[in-house]
Amino acid sequence: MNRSNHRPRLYPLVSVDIALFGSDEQGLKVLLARRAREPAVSQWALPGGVLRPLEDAQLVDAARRVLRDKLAVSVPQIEQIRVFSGADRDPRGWSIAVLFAALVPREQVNAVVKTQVQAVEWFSLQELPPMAFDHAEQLSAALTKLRTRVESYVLPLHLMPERFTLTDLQRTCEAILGRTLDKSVFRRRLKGSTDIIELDEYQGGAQRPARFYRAREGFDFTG
Amino acid sequence: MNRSNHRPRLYPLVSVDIALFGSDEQGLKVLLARRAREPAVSQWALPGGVLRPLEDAQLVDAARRVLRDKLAVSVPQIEQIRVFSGADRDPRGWSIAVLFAALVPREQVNAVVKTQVQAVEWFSLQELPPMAFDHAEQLSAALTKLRTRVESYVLPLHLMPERFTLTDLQRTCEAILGRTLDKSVFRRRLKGSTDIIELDEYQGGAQRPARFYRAREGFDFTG
DNA sequence: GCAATAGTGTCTTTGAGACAGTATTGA
DNA sequence: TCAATACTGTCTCAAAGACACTATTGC
Repeated sequence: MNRSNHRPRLYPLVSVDIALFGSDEQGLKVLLARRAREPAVSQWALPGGVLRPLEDAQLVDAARRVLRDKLAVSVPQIEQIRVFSGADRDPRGWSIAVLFAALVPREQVNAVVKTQVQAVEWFSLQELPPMAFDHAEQLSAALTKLRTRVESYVLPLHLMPERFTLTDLQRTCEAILGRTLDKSVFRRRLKGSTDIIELDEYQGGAQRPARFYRAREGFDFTG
Repeated sequence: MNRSNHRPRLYPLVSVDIALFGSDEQGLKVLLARRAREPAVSQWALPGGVLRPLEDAQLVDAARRVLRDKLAVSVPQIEQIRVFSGADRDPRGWSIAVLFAALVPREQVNAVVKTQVQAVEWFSLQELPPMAFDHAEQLSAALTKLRTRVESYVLPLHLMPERFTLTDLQRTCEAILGRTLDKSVFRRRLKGSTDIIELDEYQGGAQRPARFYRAREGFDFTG
């Protein structure tokens, strides 16, 4: 390690990690990146980066910068989950990792992978690889928060494409929660919601057409 | 500022702040300290301190150290609330403040004040003074989380004395939520709870004696 | 007896859950 | 017509809310 990169022991390493969730026909997925550098080189990890106080106005801006520069993706909302800290979680020494979570709509899921220089990959929650540092615990914390939201019927609209059917939405919620939901109950609760807007467009197919909906402008999942 | 205290611009100032809640007959209170040093000297602020990586194994240990050294109080549980960050929130430059919250039982409320060298004081939520930095926002974030917990019937047992009556407990919950609760509903929900233990002791007075309860050993408010 | 507080019973309303039923398309 | 999926209706049950009622003490 050369001298200019040397970090005094009195200052912790501050970085941000991002649990980026997407969804496709197979269900909920999370984006992992294969680490290109030491430490933990070539291991899978949540995408992240070191804070740059001269560039980032806030920690969340560091998260946005990582998403933009490393993954070429922009998300409407980023949520702070929690902080992980300590002398042992990173071999470089005392460190702080602030975990953020975000949801990307289906259209952008493929964009992320393609524009990438590093090796990044979407993983099903059922088939997660071993992960570097404490990232397994981090992912678990992000998932718990996501599930708690959906459980209390905050809709994961940022995972949905621009237009979607109620069945699509239900499948997504089911993928997040890991259990099936009753169609009638699901729709009954949605009746009172102002977060989704009924469109006069219908999805074709070999059966009864389903009505399309869209998210209300300015919908806030992180609320 | 002397050279040995100089912090390179590339490393943010990392500190912990603590929202310490207590309760008495007048309701819920929060502990504020009058700042003894620049910046914001003599302004009211949440108690806090700068991280010491050589002493603190984790951020939460920094919070514990502040409670112990500055306030001479020990609490069973400390909960991480969220992180506040940015170049402008503290005049010393780019900073990170990790906010923690804790509840102290009634017996310790006076202990905190008395053993104190600094000026510290319990404030009612209705009579909060202007606060330094972004501490008003921090307190608001901690309160929101506390209320959400109590709303979903996680009992604030760490605020209660060793023995308490159900009416005491209800008053405390009401003080936190800022609204009255129905006695019958409150007690009905408590029937199913394993978190409080019925005692065979009763509170005297000029009316029907009330049964005492105590918290279950190992009860976890932060869940 | 009365005042004061502790504690219970009960009616109504709300919403979750389960599940059967109807509706609309293409083939 | 049938298969397939969209959508609705309805019954049951559990819990919330409101509020009246009974219980036990000191005076």
